Parts: sequence; C-alpha cells; structure tokens
Amino acid sequence: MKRKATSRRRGEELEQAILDAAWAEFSEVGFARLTMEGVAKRAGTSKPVLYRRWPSRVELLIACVANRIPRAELIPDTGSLRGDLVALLTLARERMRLIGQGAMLGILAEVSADPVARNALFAGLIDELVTLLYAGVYQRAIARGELDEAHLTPRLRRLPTDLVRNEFLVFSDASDTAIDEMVDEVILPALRARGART
Amino acid sequence: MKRKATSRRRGEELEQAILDAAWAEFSEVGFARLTMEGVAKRAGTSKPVLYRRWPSRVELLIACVANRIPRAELIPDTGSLRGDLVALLTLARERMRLIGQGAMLGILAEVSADPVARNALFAGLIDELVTLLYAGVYQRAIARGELDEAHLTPRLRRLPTDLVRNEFLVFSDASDTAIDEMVDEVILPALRARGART
DNA sequence: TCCGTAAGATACGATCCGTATCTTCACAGG
DNA sequence: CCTGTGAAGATACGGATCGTATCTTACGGA
Repeated sequence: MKRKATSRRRGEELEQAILDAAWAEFSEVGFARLTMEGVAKRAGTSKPVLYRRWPSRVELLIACVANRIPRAELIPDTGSLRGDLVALLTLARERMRLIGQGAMLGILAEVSADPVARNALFAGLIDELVTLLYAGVYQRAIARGELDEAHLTPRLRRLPTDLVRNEFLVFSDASDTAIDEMVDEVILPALRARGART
Repeated sequence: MKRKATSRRRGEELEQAILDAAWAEFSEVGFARLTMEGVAKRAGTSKPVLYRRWPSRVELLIACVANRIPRAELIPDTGSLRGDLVALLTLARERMRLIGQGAMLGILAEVSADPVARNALFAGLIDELVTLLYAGVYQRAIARGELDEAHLTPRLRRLPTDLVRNEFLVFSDASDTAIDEMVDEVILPALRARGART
C-alpha cells in the first residue's frame, strides 16, 4: 500500500481513501486491534492527516461505518406483516453482522460518555431502522388493514429493533430461528393484544 | 491508603481488600479510567499481586462487580404475575444502575473477543437474573395457575431481562414508565398469547 | 513562476498494559 | 524458639498506542 512518491491526494479523494483503508483494516484485524497508525499506513499516509479530519479513533470509526452501511434500503413487500417483519429483522441482522458485535459494543462504549458523538451515532445509524420499520413495514400493514395507527405505541414501534439489537450485543448474532421466535412469540402477540388482525 | 509497614495481609483478606479498592476506584474515576496501578495503590499493594489473582483488567472488574452486586435476592411475592414482573425488572434496573451503562458496555466489549472471560461474565452476572426470574417469578405464577410450564419458551424466559438490559445499554436507564410499558405492552401479551391467564 | 496550504514523514511525551526480578515478611513445621 | 518456604510488596522494564509537535515537500491557484 505504498504510494508513488510523486502523487499526493487531497480533499475528498484522500478522505475516501482513508475511510476505505479504515474499513479494510477493520475487516482484517477487528475493532479492538485497529490502530490509527495501521489505517494511516494502509492508506499510504500518516497519523496527522487522520487527526486533521477526525478528532479521535472512535470518530473515525463512526464515519467509516456510516460511510459503508448501505443507506435507506427498502424492505420488500412480502404481502403480510409477518413476512415484512422477518424481512426487516433479517436486514437489521445483516447490517449488524457487517459491523460486528465487538465494534458495536466498542463504539457504544466509547460514545456513551460523549453526548455529541452519541447523537451523531443515533441519528446516523440507530434511529434509521426504526424509521424504516415504521414508514415501511408498519404503514403497509395499516394499509392492508392488519394494523391500526392506534395500536402502535412508541414501545411497539421500537420493539423489533430492540430485540434484534439486544440479541446481537449480548449473543453476537441472531439466527434465523431467533428472528422467527421474536416475531411469532413476542412482536406479533404484542401487536395482536392491542387489536391488530394478523 | 498507605498501609502500615509491618502488616501484610494474605489470602481472603487481601483479596477482599483489593475488590473493595477496585470498587472504590471504579466509583470514583469510572470504568474507562480505571487502571490496575490505581487499584493496587488504593489497596495498598502492587500490580503483580493483582495479576496473580486475575489474568486481566476486565476479569478483575467482573469479579469486583460480581462481589458487589447483592446476590440471590428474592423477588417479593406481590400476589400477581404482573406485580412480580415489575418487581423483577425494577431489581434488574437497580443492579444495572449500580454498574452503570459505561461499565456494562465496556465489560461486554472487552469480553466479546475472549470466550473465557465471557463465560465468567455470564455465569456471574447475566444468567443469574434469568434464573431468579424463572425460579421465582414464573414458578410462583405457575403455582397460582396464571401460567403453565408449557407456555414458557426459552425466548419468553429471557424476554424480561433482555428488554431491560437493552433499554439500559442503549438509553442508559430504564424509567418506571418504561418498565410498565415492557410488562403491559410486551411481556404479558406475549405470555397470554401462549395461554397464560393473567 | 511563486507562494500558501495541506500532505506526508518522523519523533516525541504520556499512559497503561502485563511481566520479570528482587527483597521482605508471615506462617508452619520441627 | 528457630528456620525454611512461599506469598506479599516494591520496582523496573518492554511494548503498544494514543494524540501532538515539528519539519520538509509537493500540489495548485494567482
């Protein structure tokens, strides 16, 4: 990854190269062993260049992850609330697998004392799934007549993502079986109890 | 915290003094800034003594927390499954408040790559609440006739602790309102769906 | 062509991990 | 009461990595 002596990148090009290098380094050595020096070397640059853009290791990682996660995907319409829920939880799982348990925990831990970075993280990565769930899956179910707006308390809106996130943070993955359990034993019963017809 | 020159503690006495010092240090500077040297100094001993007992910083922390958390508490019999569930979730919250979000995330993060420490954590701190839930709350509900053994899938046994843990890990606390929501909007409906009479 | 700005290289202080080494004490067994 | 053993406690070390300071060099606009 050594760069030609007479080719010096700048601005956007350099920034993207660093983010790519950070992702590659992260994929290779994992969150815990990722170092600024390693990223710099892989990107063909040096630490001060990184610190000129991100104030700390964790902020670089957040930027790197936000840069890599596919944004605003659509949940396919499977024709039923149950199918859509399974699709959403599966999408959530794939995203979390991309990041990995160690990195999720590490980022959350390092961010838990810093309200600014915390808000950035939530706005960029955490709240989006809930929005997808509500604007896509739940709204479709309402259109189908399976759900009513009034059934959806804030807690029930968050429930699916809460369940899969917990599974991932504590048990490092969510199996297909686990997803089915969440949907059939928890989410759908909770919705039906408030009047959903599924 | 300097010790008298001619008084050398050993065995159990020394170990407890170290755990107390670790807890004091943790309460004062927090998880992220707790160092082995700081704990040793406060305990009036030195790092090698610590490393003779615990193989790493995180294992000392786990032992320290496990030592401080009140063990095998009883969930009061409130006369109903709902009341018992609220009591359990409240107890879980108090325990987590004692530890704090930062330390919970930090410990989970450091342990996520180390299966040995991971097992120590689960055996000492995580599984116990589920056992309390099952052996206490759920068994009483079965005796009352509110629940049947057959209603309790593994997922539903874990559900209450999963919910409150997620709340704490992501939002740093669980309010009374949040606990009520979990019980009334999620847990009880899920149990009723499988035949519980509550 | 020339100059300012940022890139890139290097070195540094600081912190903290986990270990090795060595001395000193407490307790047990004779 | 005396002495040997093993753990306690002090100190120092190598190694990693953080974030910063300093300096030279190239790019690109005027």
